[in-house]
Amino acid sequence: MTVSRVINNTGRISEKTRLKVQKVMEELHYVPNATARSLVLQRTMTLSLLITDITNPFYTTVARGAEDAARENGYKLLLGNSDESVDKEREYIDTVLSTRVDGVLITPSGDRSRPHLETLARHGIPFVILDREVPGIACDCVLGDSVGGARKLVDYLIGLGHRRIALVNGSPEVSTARDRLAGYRQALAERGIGFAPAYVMESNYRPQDAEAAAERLQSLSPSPTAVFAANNLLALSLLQSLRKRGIGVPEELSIVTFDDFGYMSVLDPFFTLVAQPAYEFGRQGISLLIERIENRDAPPRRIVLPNELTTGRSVRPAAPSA
Amino acid sequence: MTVSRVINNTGRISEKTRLKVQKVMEELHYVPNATARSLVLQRTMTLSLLITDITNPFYTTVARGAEDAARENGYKLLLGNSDESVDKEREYIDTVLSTRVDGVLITPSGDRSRPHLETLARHGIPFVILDREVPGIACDCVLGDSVGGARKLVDYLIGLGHRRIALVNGSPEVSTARDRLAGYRQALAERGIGFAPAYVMESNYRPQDAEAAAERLQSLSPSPTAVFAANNLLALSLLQSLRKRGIGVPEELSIVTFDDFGYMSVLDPFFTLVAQPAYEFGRQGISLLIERIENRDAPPRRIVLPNELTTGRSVRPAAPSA
DNA sequence: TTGAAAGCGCTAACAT
DNA sequence: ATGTTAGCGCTTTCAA
Repeated sequence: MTVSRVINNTGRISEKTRLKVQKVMEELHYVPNATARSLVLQRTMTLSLLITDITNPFYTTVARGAEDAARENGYKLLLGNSDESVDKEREYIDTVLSTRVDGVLITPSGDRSRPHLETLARHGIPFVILDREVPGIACDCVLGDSVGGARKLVDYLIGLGHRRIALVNGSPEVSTARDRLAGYRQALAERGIGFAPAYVMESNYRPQDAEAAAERLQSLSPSPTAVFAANNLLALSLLQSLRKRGIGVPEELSIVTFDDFGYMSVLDPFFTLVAQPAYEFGRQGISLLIERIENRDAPPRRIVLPNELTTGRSVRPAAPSA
Repeated sequence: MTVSRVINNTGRISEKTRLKVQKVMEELHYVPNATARSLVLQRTMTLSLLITDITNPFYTTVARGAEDAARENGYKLLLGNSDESVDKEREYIDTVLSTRVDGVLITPSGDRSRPHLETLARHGIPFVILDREVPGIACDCVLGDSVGGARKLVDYLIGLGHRRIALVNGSPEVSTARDRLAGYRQALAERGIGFAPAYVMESNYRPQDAEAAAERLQSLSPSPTAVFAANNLLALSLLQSLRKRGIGVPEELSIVTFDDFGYMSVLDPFFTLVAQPAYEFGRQGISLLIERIENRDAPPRRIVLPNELTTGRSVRPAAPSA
């Protein structure tokens, strides 16, 4: 039909016909069918956002940035939650493949996401990695400076006299956890403090894992005077578990962590933490993705967003005797 | 092709052909095209979730519940953020229409959303309303008990001796704001406390509006001893603004509010508030929607979810002299 | 049990 | 400036 031409505002059309068509469309409440359009155009104008927990203030803000950027560019956003689970992630990747989204912005659950990303690549679906790198995958990514952030935190603790600093980390399957460990070790080494493997515990970045960490923390001897929890929700749950066990924070144990708590941080900056620009993670992730969709041959880009130390009441100087 | 039959596991097929087809599908990395499927089936297996702020812990949790329920039922979820703006909402409704989603779960920006909902109805797109009612629209909805919740809060304050209680409300365009005002008035009336219109201020449910409210609050004479902020983020911003002005909370002014703060509430229950089961809002909203999709003639259902008073440090008893 | 034909609503390419 | 044809990848219907 000529109708297609007026909808897409393409080709030559007399003003008269255009108006007539528009009038009829109004009357009929006609709405173009995006599905049919997608089928012939081979693009859906849909992007998919796969994060590990929509309930975490960090990813929430990421989602906000992603949604804003997607809409501004005429894209729809499909939401997925992987829960740090490779299996859920795979299910979602399958959905994404058959849905024929134009691109995927993904926070991989970990290194084992590699096959998923390779699947996307094999099917020619552009993707951008958010927050975590996956070894063996060269692609666009938006990352934070986990090594640097961890160093800042640990160095800050050391500056306050802490020497026995524990690390409650995420899984070594996840690049940010490895980087935070690396930063932790660097900071210790620079100040000539020995690295004690017993002071490092792994979890799964999920709040549910905090209880076990608290127990191990309590059993350590000599007790640490401070602990670096690798992310915000982990820190929160850890704090709860510690208090439940009668361990005073920060009186007996100081805590520092990564990522803020959105609105709550503003009101009550309890935690000393390294904050990352979550909104920009989302926004720039989508930007990279759209540019990638438009130019598949450009070299991969890697954006590293800065972080910033914010002090709160969760830390107090170590007792001189300690 | 026979292929369709094996994919959909429909019709009679010899085991031999089925296996052969499956093998070839594997080799070719074949993935069915959902777009083409949608075009002929006239359903996309996609639901749309439109909320007012993905960054608000309440809606975040709603989104989580919605995502879980959608996935469990084989549906994809399209995410939209209206920012309490009728215009953004209309844009999103347009998208939704052309996308041919199977249904919409929406938190209307307010009463002016009515035309949007009528548009959906006219186009035969099932929708379920979340959290807020819209006069003149009869449809499935999942609501909280705003009247009852507000009564509980105000009654609690009165029980602690407060008599001059202000209300920083949302817009009267929004049903929950009207209901919270109604509950507030009921509680006052039952205790024989006069209603003072000057003690009620309207905002837009958005944190940005808190500053103005704080200013008016400060200018009131006699000063209120307590204030009921109609939602969580409003309460948070209000608290900030008040403290910035040197007004001590709860020393000089007690605050109560609606909806919790997700994880943060657990750690530090600062606010006395009425908590709603946000996850269930999302989950049941999607359930209603799917049932509606499957049976368009059933009578509309209205689910009212209970809320619960939680006390925190944001309230202290009124001075006896007050 | 399998195949062939038609059509979902659209756009690109080619007439007119 | 407008109309026609073909085809995107699938499912339905009907035929073999």
